[in-house]
Amino acid sequence: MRHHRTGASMVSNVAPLGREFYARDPSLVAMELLGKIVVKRKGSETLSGRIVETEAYYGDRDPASRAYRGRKNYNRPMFEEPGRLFIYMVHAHWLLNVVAHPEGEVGAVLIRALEPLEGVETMMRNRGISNLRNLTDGPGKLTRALEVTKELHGLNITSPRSELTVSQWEDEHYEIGTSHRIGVTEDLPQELRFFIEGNRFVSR
DNA sequence: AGGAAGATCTACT
DNA sequence: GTAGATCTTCCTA
Repeated sequence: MRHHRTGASMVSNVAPLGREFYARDPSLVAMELLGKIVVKRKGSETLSGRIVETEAYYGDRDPASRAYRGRKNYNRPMFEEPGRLFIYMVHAHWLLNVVAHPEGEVGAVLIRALEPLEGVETMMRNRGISNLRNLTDGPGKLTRALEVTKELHGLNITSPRSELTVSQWEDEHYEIGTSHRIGVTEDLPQELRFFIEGNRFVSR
């Protein structure tokens, strides 16, 4: 069953997930981020979507991780406090990650796809398309739609006043699918990609 | 300076 | 669905 539409007031009143949520194993955080909503505020306008696909990344034991070759200026958030944004560019697209790891460890979760909720018209304008289906079904597409750029790098998303937050939404029943991470040349043995089974906004 | 990169778009079969 | 061109940073030399 599809979710029903919600008003902006409902969404924006939900408290963001706290630091404890992110201070755990990246794969657990990646799995539990499914079904949560990303809310981006810009002035009076709200752009939001429900997370339907994620990937977990670790530190120096993960060859696909941006933190694999040690601490650099651009990957610094991965080594620091959980619950902050880690944003970097690949092939001319900004990718949205949330720092997630237990105390003293290194890791992050890549948000790979959203189901659009609020501000659909603005998101379509940002993307230059009119097809809902392709609006946010990929990591580079959703950042373009939500106007997420390097400006938000390092942002603390556990504060309700933050320009971008992640919050609990309705409890819905869904099956979680897993697979190996996409586009990764040297992957770990575990499957670290998570998605809501059957959701049409999962990337292909 | 040069190249790789956790992707996307378009144009096909 | 798959193939090839192309997008812009940051890293490494």
